[in-house]
Amino acid sequence: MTDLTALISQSEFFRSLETRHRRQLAEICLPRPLKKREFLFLEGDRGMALFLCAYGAIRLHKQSPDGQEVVIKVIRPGELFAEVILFEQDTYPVSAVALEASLVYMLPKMQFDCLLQESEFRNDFMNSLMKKMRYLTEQVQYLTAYDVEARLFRFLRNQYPGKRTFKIRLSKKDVAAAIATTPETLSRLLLRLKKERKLLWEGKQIEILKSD
Amino acid sequence: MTDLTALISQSEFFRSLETRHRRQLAEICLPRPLKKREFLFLEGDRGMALFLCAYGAIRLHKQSPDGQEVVIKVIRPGELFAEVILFEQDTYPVSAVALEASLVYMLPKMQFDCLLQESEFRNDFMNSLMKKMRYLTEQVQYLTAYDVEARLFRFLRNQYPGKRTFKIRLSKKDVAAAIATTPETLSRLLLRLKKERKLLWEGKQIEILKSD
DNA sequence: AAAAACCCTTGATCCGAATCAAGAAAAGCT
DNA sequence: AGCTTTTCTTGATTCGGATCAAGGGTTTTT
Repeated sequence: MTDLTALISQSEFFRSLETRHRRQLAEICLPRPLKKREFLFLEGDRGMALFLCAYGAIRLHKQSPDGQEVVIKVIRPGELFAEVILFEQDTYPVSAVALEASLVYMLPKMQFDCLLQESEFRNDFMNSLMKKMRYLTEQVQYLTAYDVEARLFRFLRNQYPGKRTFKIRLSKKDVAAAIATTPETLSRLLLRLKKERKLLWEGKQIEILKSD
Repeated sequence: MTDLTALISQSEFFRSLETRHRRQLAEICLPRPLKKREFLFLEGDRGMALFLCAYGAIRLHKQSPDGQEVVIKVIRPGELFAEVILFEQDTYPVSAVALEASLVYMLPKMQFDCLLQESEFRNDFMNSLMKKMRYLTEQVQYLTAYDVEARLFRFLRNQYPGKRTFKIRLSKKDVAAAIATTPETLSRLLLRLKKERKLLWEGKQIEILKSD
């Protein structure tokens, strides 16, 4: 349980909560470990809970008719997701799958609803929602107006904020999907970025040299 | 004022509100007529209000470094927009411009905030937010996995729900931008769709014959 | 009514990235 | 460890749609 309160304290969303609210939140959290490639829910499933990512990485994606998987967002530790089922429809608009061994906490809808009665709590929740709206808006822009290189750098910036060097646990295949391209194109891009001394990706280690 | 209450009543968002709430809402609305091509706000502006579209069409878009305008959404009558400034940051993440002579109602942040105290009102508001999240999610999917033809049909479906034939007041240029393509490509697409007896766009009149 | 500005169309060309293919390397399994 | 499966890379080819260019049509302005 110390784990959980620690997580909640560092989670962007909950950081600003009063201690009392944090404790309340911790009480309704149910841990749900996920193996690599395990699905948490599928697009279209009826949902009775939203989730908080403790560690690992969860991919949210939509399936297109021809079987293509469109990644909407890769969720990182501290992020809340699937809030969308709280109101309006109760079906998930995306599928959620763990990209590595992960732990998420499940927050049952009904109980979360109660917490939303508190105006301070609610405000923080709304903040996190608006942030996601801004993210999606920017995502639309990137997909329309930026090339694969720019999308890669944005992805790395978002996933590892402020770091110039770090180790990545996602496969290149998964990164390619996350930036809406193919493994082939990413592979060629990385070769070029290495030559141009912009980015180095050796094994699990990434070093950003110049991202414009 | 009868206009306004009528609008609010038919607005998807407010339809379900109690009469009392509708009246309250009507009281804080300030009409703001817009000429064609007039800007309501710019990306980055500090915002003290959100808006409800009464008639016309408002384009929300982002400007990319090379000057390219990426359309995020075209707002139709009855839709609420710019809710994002209510929480977190108070700057608009997009620019808003009227694509035709339009009327919007301005809802000052502070006063709207008060209305949100009411749980029923708040619930409806949250619903409209979640709907927009689902829209943006789908938009990401369409930009990634669907071609221009599919994006055109989706756009028409969204803007003129349930109609097989209708008249459009947007220029082809604006429609092209809304589906993230160029006028040239749209022009060629329309020629093909006509040959294939899928869609007819003559003057201001559109007829959808077969949209798969 | 003339001029200017913008919109729309059609053609030619170009380009970024997808697809197809196949071998090499790495990871997972028994 | 050895086998299998998946991932990664590199090459050749293709493709959807952007760009460039130019003529004709419409609005808007004066």
